Amino acid sequence: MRTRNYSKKREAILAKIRSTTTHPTAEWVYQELKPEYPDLSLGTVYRNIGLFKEGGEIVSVGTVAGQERFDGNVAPHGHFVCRICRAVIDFDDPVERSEAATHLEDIGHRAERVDVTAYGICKVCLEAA
Amino acid sequence: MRTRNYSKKREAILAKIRSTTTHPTAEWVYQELKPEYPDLSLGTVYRNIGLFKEGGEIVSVGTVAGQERFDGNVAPHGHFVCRICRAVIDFDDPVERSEAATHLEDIGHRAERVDVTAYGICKVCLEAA
DNA sequence: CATAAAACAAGAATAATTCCTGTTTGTGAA
DNA sequence: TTCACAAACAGGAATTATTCTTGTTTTATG
Repeated sequence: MRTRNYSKKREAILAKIRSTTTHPTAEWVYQELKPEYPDLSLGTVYRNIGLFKEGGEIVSVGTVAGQERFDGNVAPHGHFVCRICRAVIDFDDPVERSEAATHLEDIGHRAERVDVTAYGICKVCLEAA
Repeated sequence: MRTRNYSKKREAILAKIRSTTTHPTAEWVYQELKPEYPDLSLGTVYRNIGLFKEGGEIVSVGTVAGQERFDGNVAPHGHFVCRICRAVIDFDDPVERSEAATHLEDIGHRAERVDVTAYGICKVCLEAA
């Protein structure tokens, strides 16, 4: 039985993703960690992010402006995406996920997650306009 | 005042997207129309899809397996994404979008759309397992 | 210590999407 | 109808996020 080996860089990548609510890209994580880990490679960030997704330690919140965004907070909550500045902002959505999930089970599918994503213009961009 | 010029290919692209509930990719639309329009180019498909998104005639349902998927049905409804076969399936979600939208307005954002996307394993893939 | 699997850096490869150039087509006005 | 000009286009090059490959290093274990 093979196990996942320890890796300091992996630990740092997960901690970095968990340290923010900005829903970063792989590239951002790489740039953030580069100073402390000068020999970090972008491939390592991608590979570990893949492992985290598989293991349910992080979740993808979708692709915004061509780049995948990640969330270290795996508790169910909504995401608001600003179409001006591309910010992804958490919000406390009032959605009953179990209802949607039950509905899907009723028609034969197995629902493992229900995401709520809203699109529009964020507060900051509205005020700047 | 410039207006959008008529284009037979554009019309065909929109009709093709509206003709299915499979939430196709740009590539699929291109392959489907190629026989009837042998000189169609993929760039034209992408360009017109961009115009349709801008004009609200279609909507993106996100990126699945690296490819953006589109929906010609712009009425609010949920999408279920199978993580095995990558199918995107419409479903009638029980979500009160106006509640979520109001909540977002309350905290200063302008919500233009609220999407509900579920992930899991579809009926077909479950039965095949 | 010795071995084997896992993790890695560096960079090449892949592939979806966008952009550029020269040409053709649609449209509104004369 | 003809003209002028913007819009649309094909074809292909460019861009770029992500994945993959290779050779090396690290981790865990007996």
